[in-house]
Order: sequence, then C-alpha cells, then structure tokens
Amino acid sequence: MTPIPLPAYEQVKAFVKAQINLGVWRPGDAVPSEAALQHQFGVSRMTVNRAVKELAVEGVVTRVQGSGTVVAQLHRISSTLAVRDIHEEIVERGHIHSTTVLLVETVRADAALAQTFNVRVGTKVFHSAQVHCEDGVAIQFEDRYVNPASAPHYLDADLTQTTSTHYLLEHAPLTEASYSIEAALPTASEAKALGINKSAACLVMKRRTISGTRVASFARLVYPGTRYSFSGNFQL
Amino acid sequence: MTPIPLPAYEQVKAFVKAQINLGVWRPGDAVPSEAALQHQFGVSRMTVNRAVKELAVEGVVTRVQGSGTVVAQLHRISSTLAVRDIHEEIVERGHIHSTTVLLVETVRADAALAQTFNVRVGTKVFHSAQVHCEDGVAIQFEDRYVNPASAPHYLDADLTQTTSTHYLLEHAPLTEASYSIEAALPTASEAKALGINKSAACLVMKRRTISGTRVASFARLVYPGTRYSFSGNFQL
DNA sequence: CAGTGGTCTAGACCACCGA
DNA sequence: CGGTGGTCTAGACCACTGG
Repeated sequence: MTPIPLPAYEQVKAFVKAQINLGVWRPGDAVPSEAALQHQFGVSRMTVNRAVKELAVEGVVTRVQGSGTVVAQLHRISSTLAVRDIHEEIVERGHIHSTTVLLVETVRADAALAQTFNVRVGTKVFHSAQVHCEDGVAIQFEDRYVNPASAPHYLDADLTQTTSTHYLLEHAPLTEASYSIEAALPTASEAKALGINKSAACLVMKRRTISGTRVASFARLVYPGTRYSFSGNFQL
Repeated sequence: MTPIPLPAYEQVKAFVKAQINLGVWRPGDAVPSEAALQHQFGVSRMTVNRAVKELAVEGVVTRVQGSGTVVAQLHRISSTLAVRDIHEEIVERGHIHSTTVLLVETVRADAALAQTFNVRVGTKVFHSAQVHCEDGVAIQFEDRYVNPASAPHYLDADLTQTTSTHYLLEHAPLTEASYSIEAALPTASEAKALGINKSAACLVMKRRTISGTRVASFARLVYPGTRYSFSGNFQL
C-alpha cells in the first residue's frame, strides 16, 4: 500500500486510535504511559510524546500531568470552520466572482455601533454595502462597518477590485475575531439586493474583527439559505 | 508579570507572532530559518522546530520542506466549531434539559435513505424524532435515522434518559462525521413541534456520522433562528 | 550543491499527582 | 515517594528545494 513507511509517531498514533475505534479502549480508560509505549514500539520517548500530544490536541485523548492519559469521554464532533475571503472561495470553486457596490459612506456611530467598536457615540465610522455574486447569482450581501483608526483610507479602496476582507487583512493585521451564525429573514433592502423573496430564510453571519487593540471591523453577511451552506468534515 | 517564565518554544512563537502582528513581516515574507532562530534564541533546533511547527498548524505560517517558511498569505479566520451533545451543552449553561419523544419506529429505506446509508433500498432503518427543550423552551427538533448494523438495540434506548447522540457514541465509536449548516423554513410538523411560526427562519444542520466502515446515523437538526446560534472565537 | 524542514535518538531536569 | 507528562538538549540522518 504505502511504499514509504509511515513515520514512527504516526504508527503510534494509528495504534492508539485503532484500539479506541475497535472499542478495546473505552472512553475513560487509561492509555498506556509514554514509557510503556516507548518500550512497546522501541522508539524514543520524544517520539511517543509527540504522538500522544497530537492525539490530545485532536481531542482523542485527555492528558493530565502527573496523573496520566485517558481516552476522551466524548469524542467531540468538531471541525475547523474556516471563514475565507468570498472572492477566493468562489474562484477556488472555478467560478466567477463579481460584486456590486451599493453604498460607501461615512456615518456617525449610534449607541449600538459605538458599543461594537468601543468608541464614543458620534465618532466617525466607515460604512459599505455590497452584493457578491457567483457566476452572476447573488450569494452574499455584505454590510460592513470599518474603524477609521484601523484603516483610514478604506473609503479609497476600490471594492470592485479588492474585497473588503482582503483590503482589511492587508491594512490591519488580524489578531482576533469572533462570529456568530444564525438564521433570519432578510430585510426588505437585503431581499431586493439579493433578488430573493422577503420570506426566504437566510444564513446571517455577524463577524467582528480585532486588529491590535482596536475593533477594526464589524460585518453582517447575509446568505440566501437556498444558495449557500457551511459544511465541514471531521475525522478521528 | 509572569512569575513562571514561558517555555522557550512559547517565547519563540510569541516573537514570530509579534513580528507579524506588528506588520514587520508581511504575508508572503520569509520567516527566519530554524537555524537562524536557534542561534537568535540560544535554544536547540527541536525547540525552534516545535514552535514553528505549531504556528504552521495554527495557520499563521506556511512551511515547505526544502524551501522554507513564509508568513501565511491570508490569516484564515477559522475556529473550531464544536458540535456537542445537546444535553451537555444545555446543562453546561446551567439550564435544564428536557425532551419529548415524538416517534420511534423502524422504516424501510427509500432511495434517498439507501444512498445516505450506502445500503440497498428496502433495508430496515431505525427512525426517531424528538424535541429538545432548554428550560422548557424548544430549541432543537431532532429527526434521526440510525443504521441497525451499527446500533442494533437503538430502539430499546430510553431517549428521555440518554440523548441519541450520547447513546450512539457509546455503542458505535465515532470515526468520521460530516455536516452542513444551512437556513430553511421548518416543515409544518417541525414548526408545530417547536411551537414556532411556519415562516420563521431556522438553522438546519444535517449530520452524517460514520463508525468504522458503516454509516451509523443521519440526523437533521432544526433550530429556531431566534433561539439558537452557532458562535465562535478565533485568536492569532 | 548548500540550505531547508521532517524526523528521530538517548539522554536529562522539572512539576505535578496519587498513594 | 514513584510514576506521570512537560520541556529541553545536542547531536544525527533524511528528503526535498533551489540555484
């Protein structure tokens, strides 16, 4: 099968995972100590340590210093939900990305915006709205507010040539982000811009990005439920 | 600040991340080689290797054997979306979980089900439907099909005492799962069971789990959009 | 070819846990 | 206290990349 033999640490990982998947070791059971595995496989402790450490990172086992390693109670069904630049995402699927810029303006922060950006009410904030299309079909409405302190020249950006996500990553290095995904009906203007019915369910992602010590941007991304979905795969 | 000094590999990681976040090293720029960092910090190569390897796993840098290490082009905004047992999730929030079992039955697979489970049309498949409540408020409709080959006694499980997720994890060790999240309107029966309006947008998660070589279960989970959201946080 | 990262060893010291 | 995992070293050989 594999002309190139697996690295030693992968063999150790495979062995441990096999015991778990076959039900030989059940959740809560102890996994052999590093010393035991070291002798069993005839490898150094560093190698065994790497194998088990990676399994711990993957959530397959739980380690407690001084106590030992046990099979994780609930193999959590988790996977990395990657939030990418919409342009890259579309191009990677081999499709054509186009965008219509609906609005670019400067506004004064109201109470809600001020709280989001952690600034005083009345502070200037940039605002843009656009629709992203994949092969001509609208799949995302992007309503974004940008902190001028993080990207002072945001209004000069040509959003038809560079996505705002990309522009911001270039000009305000990302240090932190938080998001939420929920379902909602579109507003009247969103429905119109997306070309969908007002009663069509949409995925709404709200995302706040932080650059350094400042809140750099807040975006509300609306996806028609029938045209877009998040998906993921999880192994182990 | 820190009474306990950071491990050496963490110091190396912190240094590299700082250079990136401060904009000293831009996306695409080369990161110093392991040998260079080794001399700069006066630590062994294994330690430097661990630091940079972890940054690569986190997506901060990209490594190519023989070529070198560069700052990742797009710091992907990604985070682990953990899909947990609904019971655990509710209890962890300090709330009370209750469930109403609407249906438990055996059905014959139609074409779609047969394809999902990779079995022949007409094969027996278990089916259950229930509503999960948090402090008495319905937050999830769970429509689930289970492969008898993976969990032959699923029908005997008391779903009011054990969630089906938990039961399946106990009886059919999880090896793989895939899911998708989209927005949709509930079916008439789902709306009724959840006690929501038929035109209320919902999050719909479809999840297929694999145990060993068999598809163990397929679930359709419907969350009222106004009562539930997925959220996550991402750093670095 | 020289430089890079990928893997591995045979030690070592430490902090922590449970008995 | 002995056993555990967390970290670290100073070497080493290899596969791969680029010029």
